[in-house]
Amino acid sequence: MTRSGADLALLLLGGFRALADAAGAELEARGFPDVRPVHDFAMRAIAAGAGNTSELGRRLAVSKQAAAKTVAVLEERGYVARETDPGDARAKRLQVTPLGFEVLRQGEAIFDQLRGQWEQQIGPEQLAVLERQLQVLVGDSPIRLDTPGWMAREIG
Amino acid sequence: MTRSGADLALLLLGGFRALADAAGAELEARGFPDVRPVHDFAMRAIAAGAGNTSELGRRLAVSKQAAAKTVAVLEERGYVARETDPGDARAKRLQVTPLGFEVLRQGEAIFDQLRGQWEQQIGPEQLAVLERQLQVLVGDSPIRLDTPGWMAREIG
DNA sequence: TGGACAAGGACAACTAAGTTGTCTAAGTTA
DNA sequence: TAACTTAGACAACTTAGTTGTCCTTGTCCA
Repeated sequence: MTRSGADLALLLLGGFRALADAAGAELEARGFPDVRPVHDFAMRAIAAGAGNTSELGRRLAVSKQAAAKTVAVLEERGYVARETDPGDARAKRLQVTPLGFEVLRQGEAIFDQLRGQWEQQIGPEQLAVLERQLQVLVGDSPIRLDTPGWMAREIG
Repeated sequence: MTRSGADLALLLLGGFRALADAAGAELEARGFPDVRPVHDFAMRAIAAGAGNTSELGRRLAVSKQAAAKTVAVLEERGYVARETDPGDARAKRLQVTPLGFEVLRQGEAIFDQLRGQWEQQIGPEQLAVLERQLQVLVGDSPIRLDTPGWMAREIG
C-alpha cells in the first residue's frame, strides 16, 4: 500500500498523542492532575542544572518570560522551589522538590510501561527497529529532542 | 540498546515536527505563508461536505465557536467562501475556493516529496514497515487521525 | 396552528503556552 | 567610575482552543 506523506505525518503525531494521552490520564489517576509534558521538560532541565529562570529559558529554547510562567505554575503546585540566590541578589535559585522528583519518577515509569505494551503488540525487535529508524530520520532533521519550545507552537 | 518510553514519545513527536516544519517552510516559500495544519484539516473537511460552521465543528471534534474562528481566518485569506444558504436562513454555506484547493494540492505534493526523502534514507520497504507498525499501534488507541481537535490541545 | 424544543451562528470572557517590549536592580568589565 | 550585561518583573499581544449567553430560524407534534 502506498501511503501519502500526510498520512505518515499523522501517524507520527497520532502515535505521540496515543502515548501522551495515556500517560497524562495515568498520571492524573495517580494523583498528579494537570502535569503537562512541558512541566516534565522544565523539571528535568532544572534537575540537570538550570539554576535560575533565565538559564531554564535558554535550555528549553524559550524566552525567559515563558520560562518564568512555567516556573510560576510549578512553584504554585509545589514541584519546584524558588529561593534567593546567596551569591547573586538578582537571581532566584530553582530546585526540584521531593514532590517534583516523585512526578518525574512516576512519569518515567508510566512511559516505560506504555512502551512495554507496544513491545507486546509488535514485538521487541520490531519496536527497536522502529525506534532506530525514527532516530535516523529525526537525527537528520533540525529538530532537537531535548527542547520543548517547538512543542506547543505551530502544532495547530 | 534499551530505550525509555519517553524517548519513544519524543521520537514520534520529533518525526512529526520534522515533517511539519519542513512542509510549512516549503509552503511559505511557495507563496502560502501562515497556512497551518489546522487549516488544511478544515479545508479538507469542508471539501468533503461540511457545509456549515456547526457541521465543521462536529467533523473536526471541536466546538462550533472554534470552528467559526478557523473559518473566519480562512475566509479572510480567501481560502474559503461563505454565502447565505438559500434553503436555511440561519446558516451560511461554506465552500473551498480555487485558491484553497491550490493550497491543498500543493500541501499534498510537499508531504509526498518529504516522504520520498525519508524513503531514500531508510529504504522503501523499511518505511512501509514503519508505517504499518505505527498503523497498528495508533489504530489500537483511542486516537482518531481525521480530527485535529487533539492537536493543539495538551501538547505543551 | 401554535407552542416547545433544536440548531445555526454571533458575541463575550476565559485559558494555556507562547511572544515582544519596557523597566529596575544588580553584577561585570574596561 | 562609567558602560555594558544579566536576572527578573510587568504588561500587552497571539493562537487555538474553551464555556456561557443570546437571538433567530426551523421542525415537530398535540
